[in-house]
Order: sequence, then C-alpha cells, then structure tokens
Amino acid sequence: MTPTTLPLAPSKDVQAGPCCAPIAREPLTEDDAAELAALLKAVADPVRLRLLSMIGSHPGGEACVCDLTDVFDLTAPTISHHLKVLRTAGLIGSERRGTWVYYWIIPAQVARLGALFTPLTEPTHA
Amino acid sequence: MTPTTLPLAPSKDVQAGPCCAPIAREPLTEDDAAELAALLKAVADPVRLRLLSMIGSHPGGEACVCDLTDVFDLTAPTISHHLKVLRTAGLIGSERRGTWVYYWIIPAQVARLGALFTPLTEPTHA
DNA sequence: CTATCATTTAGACAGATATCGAACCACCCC
DNA sequence: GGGGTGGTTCGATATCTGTCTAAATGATAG
Repeated sequence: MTPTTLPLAPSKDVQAGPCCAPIAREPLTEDDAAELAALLKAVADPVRLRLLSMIGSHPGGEACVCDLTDVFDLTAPTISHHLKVLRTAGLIGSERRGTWVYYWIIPAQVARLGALFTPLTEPTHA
Repeated sequence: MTPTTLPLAPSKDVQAGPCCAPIAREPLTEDDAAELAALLKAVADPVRLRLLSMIGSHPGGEACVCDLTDVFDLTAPTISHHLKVLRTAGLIGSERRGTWVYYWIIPAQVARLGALFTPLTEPTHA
C-alpha cells in the first residue's frame, strides 16, 4: 500500500485542538441534513444574500421594502417572493407600520448557519 | 399570512455590542453575492451536506467513495455527481490511491462559509 | 487480459425555482 | 366613502436541478 503520505497537509492549522466545524465532527442524520439544507437553500441565492445583507446593514437594523426594490432589476413581486423565502426560513421578521412594511434580521437563525461551518476555535480573524 | 403577531422583542435593539455577522454589516456587492451564492448552493442539498459531514468525520479525516455509497439509496453516478459539485466548489479534495479514491474536506473553504454568518462575538448561544 | 472501482457522458423525466404581469389587499389622505 | 400608493398573492412560464438508466471510459490489481 505504501501510503504516499497523507495528502492532506492543507497548510492550514485548522485542525489543531478541538478540531473542525460541527459539520465535520460527526455525520449528520438524514433529518438534520434535510432541515439544514432547507435553511441553506434560503440563502443560496444572490438576490436573497444581498437582501439579507442590505436589511442587516441598514441603519436601525431594519429596512423598508421600498429601500430594497430599487436596487434590483427585478419587479416588486419577485422581491416579495424572495423576502417570503427568507421569512419562511426564519431568517428575517417583518412588520407593517403604517404604509410601509419593515424587515429585520433574526440573528439567532443566521448564527445557526454560521455555527455549522465555524470551527470551535477562532474563525477567520484574518 | 398576515403578520398579526408583533415581534416579541422590539426590533430596534437587536444589535447590541460589536454587532452582527459580516453578512449583516454591509451590503454585499453583486459579484460577491453571486460568488457566495454559488458556494452556498454547493452545500444547500441534503445529500451533499451528509457527504460533507461523513467525509469530515471519518477517521483519518478522509473517506473512500466506497464508504459513502452504501449509506445512500442512490446510484453511483449520482453520488459521483454530488462529489463533483463539492469538489468544484473547492470544499473537498480528492486523490486516487490504488484502487480507491479518497476525499477530504478543505477546511479553509468551509470556514469561509462559517465566517459569513458568524457574529464576531458569541455565536448563537441558544 | 480480465475483473473491479469510480467517473463520465448522454438522454430522459419529475419536481423545484425564478421570474413576470395582473389581480388583490391594506393603509393613508382628502 | 373614494382614490392613490405600497406590498403581497395568484397564475403562468421557462429554466434549473436531482435522479435514474445505460453505456463508455479510465485506472489499477491480480
């Protein structure tokens, strides 16, 4: 067999200590995988990713739909559809206040995504 | 679906402290969003999520294809397809050693996903 | 050379997804 | 109340995606 020395050695020291993100620590069950995949699908779209970041970074932590629509070359129904996907996934909340509808990020759900892929030690830190 | 229920917490003080994951700190550019969405799409599938976790949690940090196929009710070409998607996204590497082909996780790319959604401070906490 | 493991290709098909236009609903203002 | 504006929902369509079968290819061990 003469293993040609393990090919790993990614020159990253990520696997020192506690080792690895949760996704790499133990096999996901079928159910967990299905649920997480649904959550990930909600963010696996350029428009929704931008919507999420625009909402999150908007002054006050929330954004009116009217702030969002103009940025995209998409019709209002399409934006509405994407917002609904994010809301259904539990990533954002919404409320109508008078004429306008406001959206905000639900940090716990976003953090859930992060935790999946983030090593227990320090993340990027640059 | 009318948003009849008010959000439990006032949406305005959701951000206390250093605030937020990168995704919520500033609006993503169109290009960044497209690139990240492509990466996310690679993991936004139950089978690929399980493959990733099975590879990552396998003893030695790598898994032979033969270890993976039996777990799923899928044909070999389909598994091969999913592995290719993960490899193309840069999330896993592969090498043939003798008869078998081995796969391993590329931690840096996985961590990139995590960093997107992970707050600089504490993660979800529950 | 033959058998095995894995990938690739091609074609096919069902289901999901992104998008649009039009209809609809909720609210404010006169 | 009536009218206008902001958003959502509905219905239709075109594309994308996951999966299969079947067959071909490549690489390796015996």
